[in-house]
Amino acid sequence: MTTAQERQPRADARRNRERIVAAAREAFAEHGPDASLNDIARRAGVGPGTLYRHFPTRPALLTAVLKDRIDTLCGRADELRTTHSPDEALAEWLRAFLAHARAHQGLGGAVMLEELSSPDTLGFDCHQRLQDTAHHLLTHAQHSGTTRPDLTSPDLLQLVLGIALSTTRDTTDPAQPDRLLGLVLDAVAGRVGQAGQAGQAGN
Amino acid sequence: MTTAQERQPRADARRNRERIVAAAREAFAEHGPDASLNDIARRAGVGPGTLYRHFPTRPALLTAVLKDRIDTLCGRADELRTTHSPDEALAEWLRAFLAHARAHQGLGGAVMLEELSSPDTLGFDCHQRLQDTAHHLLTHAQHSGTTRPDLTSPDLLQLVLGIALSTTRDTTDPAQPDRLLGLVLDAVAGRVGQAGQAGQAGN
DNA sequence: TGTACATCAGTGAACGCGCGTTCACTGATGTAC
DNA sequence: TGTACATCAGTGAACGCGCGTTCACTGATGTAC
Repeated sequence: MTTAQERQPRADARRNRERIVAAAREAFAEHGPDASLNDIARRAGVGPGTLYRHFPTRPALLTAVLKDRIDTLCGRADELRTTHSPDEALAEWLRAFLAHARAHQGLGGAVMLEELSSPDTLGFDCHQRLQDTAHHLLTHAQHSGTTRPDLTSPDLLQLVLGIALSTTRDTTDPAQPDRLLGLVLDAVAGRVGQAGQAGQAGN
Repeated sequence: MTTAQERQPRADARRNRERIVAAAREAFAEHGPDASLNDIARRAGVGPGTLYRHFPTRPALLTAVLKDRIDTLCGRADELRTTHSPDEALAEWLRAFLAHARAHQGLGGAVMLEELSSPDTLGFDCHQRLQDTAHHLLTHAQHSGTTRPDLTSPDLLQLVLGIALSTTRDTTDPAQPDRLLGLVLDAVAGRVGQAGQAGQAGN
């Protein structure tokens, strides 16, 4: 029984941890995954040492920030599977994935799709869970829908990630990301692209 | 006659300028567009002040590095127009563009597609020339080929740039960039994607 | 419930680092005679 | 062709900056009695 021997985490420790994650979420969204750790500590109203106590490495902090976002994304996939056709579920989920990746300026990219520094930590789980979710949606759409069968889920995610990476920071054409995703979806669904189908599913 | 009054540029100045551009090309390829300027000066065997004398800003240096690459790319477009069908010319040129953008780790992206700090300098020309080239190839393919008519050249370049951005640094799957471009080309050409068409044009 | 204490978390000044950038000085070279 | 000189380019130490990271010390809090 080691659990009984473990002390409860201290109240201020929990509070600070949450503050740091919240500040990191902001900072990563603003400045991308290279945001200054000192700045994050400052935003959180905390000494730099405190940040290091909770998150010894940058990937550890990135992972903490992404964890709940990824939970949400993967949960959304389950939901979509019951309410939409396989093709539409895939399309709609990719839309959500794109929005997520864009909001994190490729943090969603660099961290989620490429490996983290230590692949056997939480970071790997993030990567793997996203891939699994995409794989699940994709194979379903391929078996029961019109989605082209030669497509792999890593390719698909990489492509949508690319849209996110190339359109972050650019505010001149807010509708562009959706249009580009529409193009990709046309290719994915095997539709002959004559009319832009970007906004066809969901709302 | 102001030309007669202008002194010839000094020999060492020309030599150093070339050295700096060559070193910058290497450094940008290795570390992306944020490569250290001091490091570039060091590689060129030159003092930091010398680098600043030739290129007062980072974009100025970036532009100098990209200039001849972009000349090559745009020249290649003219060539392709005479030797290939409009659809194939577009596809083949996008392949070259992708290779270029990947080789520069999104330098080709960040600099070429987004605006530079001073849009009325050489940098703007780079951006504009690429867009013009893409526009020319695309409209030709739309009028005389099977390329979908609702596509715009900024969208197309942005999409291919995205592939470049999401696949730089990743060496685990060297064939992926070509596969992804193939997907995009399928969507662009209005092909129903049943078989991967990635390597169909050119070689 | 109240108190003493051991433990764990927070603090923030300080360090070393590499960066971008400057500038007083030195040196090379094109030009005029 | 040879030389003197004005001009322009190169040099590199130095500055200030913000970063990541550490660590000796202080303080808060959970726990046992």
